[in-house]
Amino acid sequence: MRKGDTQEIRRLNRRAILAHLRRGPLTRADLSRLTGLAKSAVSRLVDELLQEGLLEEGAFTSPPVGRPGTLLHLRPGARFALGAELGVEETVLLALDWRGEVLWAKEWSHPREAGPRERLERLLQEILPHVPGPLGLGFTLPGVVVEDRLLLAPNLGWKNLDLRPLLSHFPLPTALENDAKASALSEVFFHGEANLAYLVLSTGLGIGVVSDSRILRGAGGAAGELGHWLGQGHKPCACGRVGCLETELGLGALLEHYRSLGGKAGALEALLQQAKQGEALALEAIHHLGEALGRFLANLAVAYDPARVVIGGKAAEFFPYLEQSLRQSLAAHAFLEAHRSLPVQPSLYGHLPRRWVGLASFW
Amino acid sequence: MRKGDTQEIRRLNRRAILAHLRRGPLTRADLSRLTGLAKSAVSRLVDELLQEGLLEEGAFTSPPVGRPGTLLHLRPGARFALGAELGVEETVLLALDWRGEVLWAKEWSHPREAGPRERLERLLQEILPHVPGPLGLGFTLPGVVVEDRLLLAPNLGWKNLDLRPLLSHFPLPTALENDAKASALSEVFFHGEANLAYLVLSTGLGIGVVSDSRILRGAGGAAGELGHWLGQGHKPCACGRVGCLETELGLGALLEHYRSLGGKAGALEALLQQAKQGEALALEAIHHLGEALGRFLANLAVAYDPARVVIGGKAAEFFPYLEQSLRQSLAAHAFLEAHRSLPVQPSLYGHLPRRWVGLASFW
DNA sequence: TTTACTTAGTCCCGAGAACGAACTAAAGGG
DNA sequence: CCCTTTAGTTCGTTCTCGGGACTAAGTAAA
Repeated sequence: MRKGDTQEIRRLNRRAILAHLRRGPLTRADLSRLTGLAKSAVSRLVDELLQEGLLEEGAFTSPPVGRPGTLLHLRPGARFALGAELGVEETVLLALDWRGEVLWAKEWSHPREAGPRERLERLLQEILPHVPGPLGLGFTLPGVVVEDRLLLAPNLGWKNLDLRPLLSHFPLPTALENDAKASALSEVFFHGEANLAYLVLSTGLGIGVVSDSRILRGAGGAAGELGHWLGQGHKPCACGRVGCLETELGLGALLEHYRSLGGKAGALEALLQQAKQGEALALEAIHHLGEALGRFLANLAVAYDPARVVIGGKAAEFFPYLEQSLRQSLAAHAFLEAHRSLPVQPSLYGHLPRRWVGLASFW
Repeated sequence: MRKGDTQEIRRLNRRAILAHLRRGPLTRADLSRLTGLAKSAVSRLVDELLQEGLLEEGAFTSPPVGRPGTLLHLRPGARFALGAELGVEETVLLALDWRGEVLWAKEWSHPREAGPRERLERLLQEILPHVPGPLGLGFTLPGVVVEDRLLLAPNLGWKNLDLRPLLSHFPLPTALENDAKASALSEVFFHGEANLAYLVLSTGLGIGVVSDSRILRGAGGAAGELGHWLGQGHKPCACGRVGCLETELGLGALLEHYRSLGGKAGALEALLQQAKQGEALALEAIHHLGEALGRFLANLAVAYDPARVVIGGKAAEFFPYLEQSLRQSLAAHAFLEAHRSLPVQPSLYGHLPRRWVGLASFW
């Protein structure tokens, strides 16, 4: 149970102020109204934040009547952190400032079968020139994570790894998180979404669920692993079982289906190009996936009832071609009226994951 | 955002103390250790609670060395509330004290097709003699509820009802909640479970999910409605769609399957009697359901990753006969090692629902 | 019996946070 | 020039907890 001592309150209120300012400049009076804090309390906290260089005063408002207010905004670059995505094929490292702007990014692939040790050592080399500076480094990977231990990452082929010894070599605070959960957390952090499901759909499928502004973890960190919900399929899954939804909805199945229709593509990228050129077989295969996804989203809606769904991972690039069949299928299969028009959108940031794990915890 | 003023802290700490005492008598020193509060703070709060008659001092501890402590416990009956379950077939009304003891209970059935107005008016008549006294009255029903409005209850045949006008006639605070969520909340309240899934399985199937000590609601209150996850079945569901899991896992399907095997039973109760007498067909039908449920629980585990699963509703009575096949099937289908031995237990309270909705909010 | 030690619980004061009222600041309108 | 309105500050009040000094009540050993 929380201690609730008075410092804790101050920290909470500081955070509340910063959270509001992350969505745009506001005056002290605005903040007082938004947070419910007394004007005096806001003044004190803002003074402190100005002093620390986290905030800046900017332009004045010009209300129809009354004294103009002073707009406050976050000082750009005052805080930033690193995010590292350990994907199946490559590693992406990026720096984000606290408004969610990408300061820089770097990406590299690695030898097949590279283990966690090699991959983290390479990463360590990459970040050393940037340290000190960042508040911390957040790692994401497609697997079940609990307290800096990796339980299982079928698509990486990793299992039961305690990463704490490796992480301790990094000369800055680190945080480890599942990729979908990290993505969902970023949406909360940068856009204040309170009920959201973030799909990371590439080879695998993972869901990051935010409910009531909190990430859903469950007891062992496996909540949201709907990619491993057992459907009725018969294909073997990387996890060793048979019929996981990810074998039907994953992009591997898309490629396979395309080929079974007679299409020729060595990789997903080629299939995407075909779709962009309007090739009928490619569009058919993608529509087929869209239908399955729409039905899946109807199920997702009864499981978590999000207010919005974001589709990330490689599938985001296919979204324009998926969209129509997906929405139709979702509307046709929805349980509640409200789910028919559930907002679904692709992740906005292209292939750059905007995953800033644990940033809040670095503050 | 929360105001975080100083009174709020006191309330939180009071609650923390009461929550600990709900699980057994403790000394002030114990409470200080458990809550992390200073001894002095505990003393002050306990004094206040004693003054209000919520607590009583009891026996002394006799430690091997040192001064004995004074055990504190909740004063029985000091607080109680009413819970009303609006089931498909009948209404149950009960009074629970804050330790979760059932003070009294009453149950009645109602004419087929009775609407919400009739059912609530009958209930109002029943509770009038007990008012004032209870802290409040919590309603539960098998449907999607959001802010005292009922969106959809397929098995009741109700839809889009704003119950606030009816509830306002009740001369005490009321709270409305989905039955599975209410059950799950009761587990949290009385046993302090932090990660739990509570299945209400009778005709329908609903899940109450508690993650990190908070109930999972989603944006529109429909989170956990896995009974309406679309599987591969072809049976029509009360919700108007086809293939919902509830058509496979609901007890209606059990009865049907039993009959298709050649068994004779007019109702579930008869089937249960057959099972108690060891009739082979009945046991076979139940095992079959157990297998399906085990597979479902493996899926539930990837969706929510609970630390414990409680099976309530009518299915609780079938649990002894379900248990073995359910556990085997769960172990066979589990995604993570940890899920293989996921604790599953029947609801402890027989047919009496221990649902004390909104009790916490009544304090 | 006395003393040392241990744990339980009380009392009181100080620190920190927010609140709210009174105040100053800076505009527009008549 | 004054009135009204809104922004923001200052200061005194109130409330909470924490922590140290203290008392209370037991066991163990000298």
